[in-house]
Amino acid sequence: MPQELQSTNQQSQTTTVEEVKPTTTVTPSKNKLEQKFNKNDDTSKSLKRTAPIDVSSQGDAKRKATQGSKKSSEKQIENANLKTTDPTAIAANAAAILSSVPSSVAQNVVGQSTESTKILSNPQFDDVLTAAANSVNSMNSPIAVAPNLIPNQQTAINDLSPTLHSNMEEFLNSAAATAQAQAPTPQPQDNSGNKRAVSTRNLTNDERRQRRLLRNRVAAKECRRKKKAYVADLEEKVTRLEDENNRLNKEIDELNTKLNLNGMKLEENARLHKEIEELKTKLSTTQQDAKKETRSKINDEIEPVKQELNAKS
DNA sequence: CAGCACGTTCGTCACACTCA
DNA sequence: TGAGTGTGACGAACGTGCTG
Repeated sequence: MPQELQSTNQQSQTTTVEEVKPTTTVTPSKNKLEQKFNKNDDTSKSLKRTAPIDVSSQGDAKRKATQGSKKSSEKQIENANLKTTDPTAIAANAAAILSSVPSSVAQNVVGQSTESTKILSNPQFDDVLTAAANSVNSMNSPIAVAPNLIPNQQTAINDLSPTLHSNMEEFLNSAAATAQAQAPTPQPQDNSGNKRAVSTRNLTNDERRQRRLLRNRVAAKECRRKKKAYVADLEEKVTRLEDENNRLNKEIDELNTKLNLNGMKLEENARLHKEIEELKTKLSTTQQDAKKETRSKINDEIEPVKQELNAKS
């Protein structure tokens, strides 16, 4: 592995590399995004890598004192910014710069669409990155594939930050110039059989590891982006449902108010009906009493007349 | 202003899972 | 079945705000 590449990846130097897979218990398949993001699986916690050897014992204060205050990504870019036409340095630039490029941008560079994985499985990408880093002195430098990237570079680099923009532009132009100067014979692509197997067939373990780390780096970025979007989507749903809940609660209150109002009216109605019935009863009684009294009075008036008539006759 | 606590970002590892 | 992917977990590095 070229020293330039190693120098662009400080963290890999500070980490113990142990590819030994421990025995594990198989957890149930959790394939869907929701399941994965919601799971609380600690079964692998105890199986993680061992602690880094050197820097980890120092603590933040000491690290700050010895390493300054720049972001690791900025350091990578600085290391990569060699401003040279040396193919080895260009390859180092390529690895450092592309490792810092957002996956969405990298997709544009290679002209692929939705998934970042496509760019990584693209033989051109592999050639530019890893083969260039390891075969730069050969006459068939894989940097020669870089011109294939050029038609799409403007679209891609337009999205970059100013620093990254200039680095990417410089890399692509340098790679194109180098490729033209060397005028390589195009390497036929072996597309038969297993593409995955073909792409790494002739690589050393270290080369495969570097490729894997790079791909995983990009994949991790993409994964975090997706998770961020997923969480944002959930938060939006929560906000929307809370609003809906508030609206429905308000509607319930309004309906209850109306119901209570109607209840009051019903009570008043019943009371008035009862009052009418009482008044009717009262009226009927009064009328009957009046009749009796009238009859009594009439009888009282008629009786003397009757007696007088009887006496005359 | 140094030191600390806490939060964020990133690279890496491990592992379940998929694919050719 | 080996190679490759997606993602949780973890540590390192760094930023930020607070405090004495």
